Amino acid sequence: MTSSTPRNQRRKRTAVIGDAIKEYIASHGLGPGDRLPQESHLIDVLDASKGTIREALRGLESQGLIHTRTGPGGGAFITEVTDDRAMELLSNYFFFRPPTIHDIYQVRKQLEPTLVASLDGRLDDADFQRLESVMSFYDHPPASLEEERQQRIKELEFHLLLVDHCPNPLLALMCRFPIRLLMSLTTCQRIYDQPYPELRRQGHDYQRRLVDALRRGQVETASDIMAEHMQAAQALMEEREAMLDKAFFKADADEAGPSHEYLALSGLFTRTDEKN
Amino acid sequence: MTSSTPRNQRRKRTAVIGDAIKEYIASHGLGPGDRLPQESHLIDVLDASKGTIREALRGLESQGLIHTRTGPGGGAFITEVTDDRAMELLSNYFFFRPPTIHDIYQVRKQLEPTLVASLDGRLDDADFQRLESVMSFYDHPPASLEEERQQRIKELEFHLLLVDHCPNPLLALMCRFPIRLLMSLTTCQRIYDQPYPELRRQGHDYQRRLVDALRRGQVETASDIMAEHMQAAQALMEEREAMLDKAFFKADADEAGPSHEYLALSGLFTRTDEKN
DNA sequence: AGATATTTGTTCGTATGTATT
DNA sequence: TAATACATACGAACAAATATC
Repeated sequence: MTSSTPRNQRRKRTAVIGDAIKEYIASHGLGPGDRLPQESHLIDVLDASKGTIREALRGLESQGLIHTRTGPGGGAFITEVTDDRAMELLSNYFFFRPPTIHDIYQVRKQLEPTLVASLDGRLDDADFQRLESVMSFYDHPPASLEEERQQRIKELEFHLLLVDHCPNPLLALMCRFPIRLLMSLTTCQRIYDQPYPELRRQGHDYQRRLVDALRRGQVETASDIMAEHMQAAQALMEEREAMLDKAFFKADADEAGPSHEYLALSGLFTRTDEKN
Repeated sequence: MTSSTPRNQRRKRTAVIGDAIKEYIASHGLGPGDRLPQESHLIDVLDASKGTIREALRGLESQGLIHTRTGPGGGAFITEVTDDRAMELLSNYFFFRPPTIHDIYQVRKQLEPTLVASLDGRLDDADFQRLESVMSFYDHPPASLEEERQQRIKELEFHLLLVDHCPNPLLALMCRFPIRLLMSLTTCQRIYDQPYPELRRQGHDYQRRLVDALRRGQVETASDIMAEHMQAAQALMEEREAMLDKAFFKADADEAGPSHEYLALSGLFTRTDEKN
């Protein structure tokens, strides 16, 4: 008579146990670095077999909530979800519904100027030098297609550097993700793999002015420059996208095949685990 | 080649297998609904034991990428990550660094006006009626604290309804998440659990004007109204937050205790699995 | 440096549950 | 109802990693 959970609807044992562990964390006020009870103990307390416990822990681990170590004093440790993991899990959401370039810039246009505004007084000389050092990768026309591709990536890294100093973690995440998307979207790869002199020149100009304004402490101006930068980049990217679409897509619009359009994530959709 | 991957550093077997399966999905062009090879087959091909395979699959399942069914024709099936799952995984990221009210509104202020603008012509009569039906929950002063709390939730649901019609999946996700955060943040619960007449009245007024503008097809105006709405709500919420902070926080600012501030996610930080 | 103890990681055999036919 | 195909779960054994002495 398990009326305690009315329509338990075949909840999976591992899911139940996973939740139990989460609850344990919350109710015991555990935080990053704290250790969970060891497997053998969990087997006892939760009355499940080793395999089941391990599956549940693996679920938590793949969500980035814990990591495990072997050896004495080892076990499962609570961790803060890292930026990278959050990006990866988010990209899964878009795996079968890749955003368009327009979608991405619609967000960037709104958020990155705000991001810049939030940087007020948070950059020191070393930070500015890092920014300029990245910019030096694309302050000149590329000598090869390979260099051109790298310049595009570096230009996006410039924006990631700014994000690193944002004091608002929510805003930071929401700025970071579209940038990472642009780095891995295959639609973009197609664009990046072709010469596009204006994109580099224009981008570098805006960023130059942006850094100068920030150096002078004029965040308002800097924010405006970022807005223009995004507006201009969107225009160039969409224009190019339209060109390539016309070139690549054959006249036949019917492609009911099973080949899904998750072109999206080449780089992001990988490694479930990483260091440590 | 930098020293990026000098030694593989004992990648976990389950992680390797998880990636192998992801790769399998991508390289075979599989999409939602398609079935993965069955356990026994994976055991063969990937040369791992049942337990290891199962742990890897559980990892993918907890990321929302697959779900499994028993019985003949059963197995692991690829699924699109649902909105709810994405929200849950995202909330994990903020579990130990809950955003402040200011953080949240900084984002909402930028995105929700854009959201409204993207709704151009996408709402029909039934949609407007749904919006108004939600608004009817808070078109009058509350009779009890309980009703007051529910009014706050309903007011947020109004915004979620708008999000449902956004054609930009990236923007939609980024609008939805802050709203869900407000629903579950304990800081907000504290605010919601106290009488706050202006919050309701003001919110209802803005939304009334917003719907009217949308009905007339004036998305520009509607977008502006949303911007004002967010601005005003932010002011009220932050004012209240400051009041409560002053009331609750004792004079001692030192609290190096292990009691973590993941007050954040009361409702979100639950269920690893759900229907089916 | 080497031995040992501790704890997770992996495998196998077996039994049970569940959905299809 | 029975047979079948598949995931789910258990338990025991052994392997590998790592901290400590």
